[in-house]
Amino acid sequence: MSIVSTIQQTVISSLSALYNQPFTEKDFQVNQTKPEFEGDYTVVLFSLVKSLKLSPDAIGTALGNDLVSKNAERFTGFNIIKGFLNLSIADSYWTDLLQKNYNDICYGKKPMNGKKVMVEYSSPNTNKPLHLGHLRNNFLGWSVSEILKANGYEVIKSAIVNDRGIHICKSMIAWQLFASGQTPASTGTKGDHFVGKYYVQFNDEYKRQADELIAAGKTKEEAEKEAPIMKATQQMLLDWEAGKPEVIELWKTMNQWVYSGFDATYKRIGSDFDITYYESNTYLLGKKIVQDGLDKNVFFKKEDNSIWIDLTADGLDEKIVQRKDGTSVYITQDIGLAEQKYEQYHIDQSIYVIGNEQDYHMKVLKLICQKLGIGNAAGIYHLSYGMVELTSGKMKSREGTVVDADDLVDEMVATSRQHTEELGKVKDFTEVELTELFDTLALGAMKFYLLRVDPKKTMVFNPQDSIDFHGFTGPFVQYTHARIKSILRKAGEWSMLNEQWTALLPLEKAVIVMAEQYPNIIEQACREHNPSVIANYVFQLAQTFNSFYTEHSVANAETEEKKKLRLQLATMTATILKSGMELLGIKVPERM
RNA sequence: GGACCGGUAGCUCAGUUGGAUAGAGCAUCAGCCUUCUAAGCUGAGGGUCAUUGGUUCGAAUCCAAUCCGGUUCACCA
Repeated sequence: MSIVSTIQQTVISSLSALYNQPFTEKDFQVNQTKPEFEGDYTVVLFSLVKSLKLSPDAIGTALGNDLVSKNAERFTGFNIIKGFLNLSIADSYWTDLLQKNYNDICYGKKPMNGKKVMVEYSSPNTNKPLHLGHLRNNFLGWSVSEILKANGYEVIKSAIVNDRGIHICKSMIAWQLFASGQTPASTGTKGDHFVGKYYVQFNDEYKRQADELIAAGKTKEEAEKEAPIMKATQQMLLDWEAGKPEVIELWKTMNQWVYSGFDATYKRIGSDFDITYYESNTYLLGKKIVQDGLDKNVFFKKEDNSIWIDLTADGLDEKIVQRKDGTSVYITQDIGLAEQKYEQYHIDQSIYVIGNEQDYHMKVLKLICQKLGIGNAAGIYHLSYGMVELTSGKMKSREGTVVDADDLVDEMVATSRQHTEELGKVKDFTEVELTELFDTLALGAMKFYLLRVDPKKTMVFNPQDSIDFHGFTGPFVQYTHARIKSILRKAGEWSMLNEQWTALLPLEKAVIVMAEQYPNIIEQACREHNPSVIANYVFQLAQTFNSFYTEHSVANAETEEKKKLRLQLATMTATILKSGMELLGIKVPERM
């Protein structure tokens, strides 16, 4: 039990005894005491004033005396300032906590709870390479999965690949027109970038043709409809759906190029999936469900034979689920896939890591699934995240202002190499070790940078800040870990007896107090589906340790007991830093 | 226009179910390496928490209105 819960329970029983009436945790607040006051934790008394009809001071004095007299081994003293009861916690509480947990690599994590969660993330298109936005998505999806696991869930990571549709045909058409048979292999280009190039080329050519038609007197709308390259693309989509062999063949070939490119990127950034769904397999899935929905009167048919759901009672509009020609729309396949996920895995929760521009769509999807009674539809959760903007404004693929994922990784690796060489601390590393270190630092910096912000918020990507390795960054935390490891290596073997600790110094206590909060932090991150909670915590812990580190020596501690205490302190800090960073998908080096 | 999200230091962000003098990092300035890794530490300056009103012992936090920014409201995906 956490110290806060412990205090809450103790206060509740004290209050009940003193005032002869029941209390709950909601009747008062327990906060950490502000540094300028004496004490460790504070009970806020104001909320009790009304029901007890006593002054805050009177309540505080009675409560403080009762707590200290009945729990002398836990509370060593109290003071009351303006309605705040500041409690001092016995050092033995902190040293016991340290002794019990300092070497536990599972500290803060929960045992399996028998629940299954699917986390869907990444969801790329096969017509362009991954960019900065995908990175936020991937890092979030991975991290949330790890956080769920730490909270006892079994996690299935999934991706849905958007591999069909008119946009895919665009790059295919452009390749036919302009590539003259070139391939990724023949040009030495990464497959996804190769295909992405033709997608861009399509848009250029399309715009050129449309402009030409407009110049010839057509309206913009007519021109966009009649441009030959667009007509060819639409024909190709029809051919694809009809299964025309040469179109299917080209589609498979080009998708394969993209997949090999994606695989390389995923491998590099440390992302993977337990199951990958392809839209070409799922896009017809929802049709049977539409029929079921009609039978159950969840859906209704209009005169033109299109099928709809009426969500006006839920504050939304009517939504189409099948066109009048009988073909399915975007949301239909999502319903189908949602059901398939439940049937395949019997999951309790289904988390979708998707940008906030789909908030409305996901709301509708969840509602429809609930009305249809699909699986555990109440467990559908849209982890909605904000866009990544550049300091110069939004990323626009058509204007070439996207930040490419591969380029960014390369740049970060180069930066970490440069920083490391300037510092010259790892001159004895082999080339293999160096490469691994640069990757660890580069990805650490990137992941931390993208995960330290609340997911739901739109964030700004500042290239200068992102390559900074000082302050609130991944490398800062990695550095703190490496530094601790260095101390521990030099300390060699040491054993713990039942030590009699002398009084804790403020900076020693500060570190343990931070460490005590880790289990709560893991829980909070899970509850809020929010990795930034971990990032902020891990940074603060590292910062607290660093303050301790510069003030007090471990190796040359005042006494042998102090040395052991500090070795434990250092061990526990390193363990939590490693564990917390792992929840963010970030590795920590032993040396750097 | 309706719905949803946001507005906190020059910049990027924290800020628990309302609690004490609103916090970090970057940037700026001033200090700290003969001692465990200075990718570090200590300190200073920097705020009308968008605005106005309300709720109360107490509001960045809750309510209402207004202003500004974003997203969405397709028989596109």
